[in-house]
Amino acid sequence: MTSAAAEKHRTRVDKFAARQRELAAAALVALADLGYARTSLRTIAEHTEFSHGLLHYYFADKVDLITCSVQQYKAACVQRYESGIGTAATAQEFAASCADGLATALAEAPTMHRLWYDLRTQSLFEKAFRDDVAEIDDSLQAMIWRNVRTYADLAGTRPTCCPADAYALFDGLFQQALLRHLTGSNTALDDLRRGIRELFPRLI
Amino acid sequence: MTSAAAEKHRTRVDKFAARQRELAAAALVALADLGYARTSLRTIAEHTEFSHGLLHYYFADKVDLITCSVQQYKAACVQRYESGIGTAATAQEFAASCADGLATALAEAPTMHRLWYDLRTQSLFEKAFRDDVAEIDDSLQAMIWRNVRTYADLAGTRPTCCPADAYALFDGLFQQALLRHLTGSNTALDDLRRGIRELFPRLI
DNA sequence: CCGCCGTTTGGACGAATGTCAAGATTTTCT
DNA sequence: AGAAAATCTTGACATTCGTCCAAACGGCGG
Repeated sequence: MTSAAAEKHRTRVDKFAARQRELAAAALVALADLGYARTSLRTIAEHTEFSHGLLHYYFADKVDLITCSVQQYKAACVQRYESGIGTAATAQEFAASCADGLATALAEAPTMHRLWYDLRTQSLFEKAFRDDVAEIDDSLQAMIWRNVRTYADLAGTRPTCCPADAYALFDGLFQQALLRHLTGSNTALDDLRRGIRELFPRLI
Repeated sequence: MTSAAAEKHRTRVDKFAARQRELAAAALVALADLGYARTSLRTIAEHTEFSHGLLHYYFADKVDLITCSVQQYKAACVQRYESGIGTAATAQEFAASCADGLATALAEAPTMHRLWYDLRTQSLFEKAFRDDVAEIDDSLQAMIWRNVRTYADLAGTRPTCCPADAYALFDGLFQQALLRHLTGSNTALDDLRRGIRELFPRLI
């Protein structure tokens, strides 16, 4: 194949992949809005400028579309969390910085986090989502563990729990805060910040 | 109204309520099996010895049926947790007893707990479930808080966290253990026990 | 300008859904 | 036993769902 032909082909698949991403993004918006149980392909299509038939041109079926959406969500998630926490001098400062980060994440996109918990639960019923969800969970756990280790380093000691438990505890606080935030509590964000700040010293 | 008539009427409503409970119980089995998103009225009816039309004789609509099921689930939940923990002499013993209790609860009915998390997430999308779910959440939080206080008493000190945070942390461990248990991990139960035992001392 | 090929539309399909009502059946009361 | 009330079945309804397909559109090379 000539390089020109290769380039041509690449731009074609790029365009195809770009539209796939565009449609997956629209699917995420719809899912975050309505939840998995109430989101149909036609509803997703209404969140785009295209008709519902197009979805089957870019995705094999509904599961494929949602799987791709979840993978895309994961990419955005990880990328956001990689752009980590600002430098902090003391352990307390670091804990407060993490607490602010999590609270801000919750405040900025509560429905997206609601969708995450929805999809994670759905993965317990639909095996098709299980692998992607597990991958996201692992990267979230790694993110939390990095923070716990950094906090312990700043405090001059070591964590007293395993990464899985640390993630479970943080996630418990986050999910409860999300529940309260979405049901109208206006202290949920502050409570989350305080809860996270107080959690760090419990783990070393 | 004569007392005979009153009795007659009572037996009638009792029978009505009894069948309602029977159908709600079948609905719970179906929901635990398939999850909210995949459970239809006809599927629920297949879990009973009756036809699908009967569901509309005992329940106004689908939301009413599921709401009643959730309320019934709550009643069973609370009753189970009220029959609490055996007496323990030391704080460590008590923590171990609680850890065993939670791990046993998870092991005995994992799909029911999966359903609980499904319904709790659905309540963030469907306002109709919100109140019942919040009630269950409150009673679970109260159950956890009783245990944390008992542990602190046995240790001769006081909890250093609020009830909401204690519940969130326990729930985080439990949910993560459920995820792993249902996806095939055979260390999930032991990990949960250890995680709970280690969590108690972190909270005082 | 034509024809090709990737893209997009819009409608059609069968299946499944929640809901309802009319009739059959069973229970209860007199 | 017979009437009345309850319980239950059955089939139908309008929608909505995922999926598929024939046709139309649009840009680009020949």
